[in-house]
Amino acid sequence: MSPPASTPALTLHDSQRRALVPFAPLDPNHVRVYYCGPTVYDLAHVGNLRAMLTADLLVRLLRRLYPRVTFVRNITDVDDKITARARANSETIAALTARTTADFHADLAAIGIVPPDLEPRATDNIAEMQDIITRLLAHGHAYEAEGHVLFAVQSFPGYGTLSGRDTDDLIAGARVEVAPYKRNPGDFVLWKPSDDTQPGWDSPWGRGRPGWHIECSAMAHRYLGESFDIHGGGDDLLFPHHENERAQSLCCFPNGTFANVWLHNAMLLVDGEKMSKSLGNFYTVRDVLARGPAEALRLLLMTSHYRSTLNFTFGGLEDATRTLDRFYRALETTPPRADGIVPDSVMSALCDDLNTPRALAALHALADAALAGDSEASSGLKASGALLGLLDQTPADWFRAGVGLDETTIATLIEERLAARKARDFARADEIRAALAAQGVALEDTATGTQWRRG
RNA sequence: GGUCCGAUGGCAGAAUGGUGAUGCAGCGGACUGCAAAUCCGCGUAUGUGGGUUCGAUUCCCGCUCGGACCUCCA
Repeated sequence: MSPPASTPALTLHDSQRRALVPFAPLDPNHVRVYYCGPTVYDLAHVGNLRAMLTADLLVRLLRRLYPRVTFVRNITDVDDKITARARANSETIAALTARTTADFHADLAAIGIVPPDLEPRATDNIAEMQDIITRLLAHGHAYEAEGHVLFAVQSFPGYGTLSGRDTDDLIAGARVEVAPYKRNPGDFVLWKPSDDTQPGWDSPWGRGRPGWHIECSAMAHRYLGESFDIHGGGDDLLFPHHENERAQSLCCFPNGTFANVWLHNAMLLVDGEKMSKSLGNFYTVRDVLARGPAEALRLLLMTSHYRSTLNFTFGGLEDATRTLDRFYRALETTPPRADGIVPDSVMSALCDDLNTPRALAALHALADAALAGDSEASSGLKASGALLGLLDQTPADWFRAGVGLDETTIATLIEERLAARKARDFARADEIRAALAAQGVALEDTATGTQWRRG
């Protein structure tokens, strides 16, 4: 028995420091993570999945390294896009957000993303938002103007530190009409007035609704405190969303540090361009699952490092499917024991800023060994798959999923072909094989008999 | 216009200041009635021009090209 694998140190890329840093939890007994969740007005697309999957892998790894992890991912259920979509659909906001949230959960479950420990909704945290706004006003970090409450970026010397830009850049680069009531072009809304057709809550500043950024400050504080370990999201959130969140939180809770480490994943591309709703070049999760196994989609998203852009193609989905074929073939050839351990080759790759491509290369080495009959390797492959959220099916389920023919019919035809082969009637044997292939069933003659799988 | 990131074989994609993983595809072979699966073997790459260095794909500068953010966005 080999000694227990030593635990490699976890290193993560911190956007704020723009460097790989050793991960040092504030409390090693309780690691706390916040991720920005979806605005629930439409089906998720595969690009949206990338941040969710990165968080999933991070949390799976953290749970292996630390005794307790609290992972919070919010649901944004108040937003002008939601209001507009509900109106366009002639449905209530509540119906739209409830349905979209359920769809979101189903899509994530399909690709094996574990739910967060807490999934607070923005509309359940209005009071916390108002509390933060009140404090920001009291400390001179915010001001009222024409029914709005705005954050004053110049009141916070650290503004721009996270995203690496200063307020002068923002003025120079402003491509949008600056509202005349803003003191500084970079100021952003904390609270805005609602008319009768818009959702609203009573507040000291009149009936209104929150700005976009304040909800995350409120929920992160409520559930994780003034200081916590990791805050993540897509790199398109770095500015302005995360910059503004950070500014609000640090000004409201100056004794805290807000997030210690900022994690940002790169975008998914389609034909070299960012996949996005506004460009219309997106595939929903359901579009993709109609064309390939969910597990292959999960694997595909791990073939590239989370900080590299990944060009999404259906060819890539097919490649991922073939890779899983080989992994499952290895598990089928040499069944794993239940007590396998994750080899150091996999752990060290993941601990190196979630280097999934390197981890997958290690899985290939394990699969090679398992195919050669190495039970230790097979068990390690299975255990590594469990850590990565892969290889949870039986090989039989994987190889036979989606076959329309019933097994009895297939077995009968296999027997008939076997008889033909014994009689050396290969024309008939090949005819049967071709007929099965036409219906998506592939045959493999092995030393122990003829096996079938989806073709 | 401002800020930032990237460019590795046909494709995907790691790594590294000193002979460039891994997978897919391709080619040859073994096995097979033929296939499939599996196994063995093979080929092909660091965008471009400089600089630092004994040595650069790696570090620095310019250029070209691509992408992201500056507006809702994972």
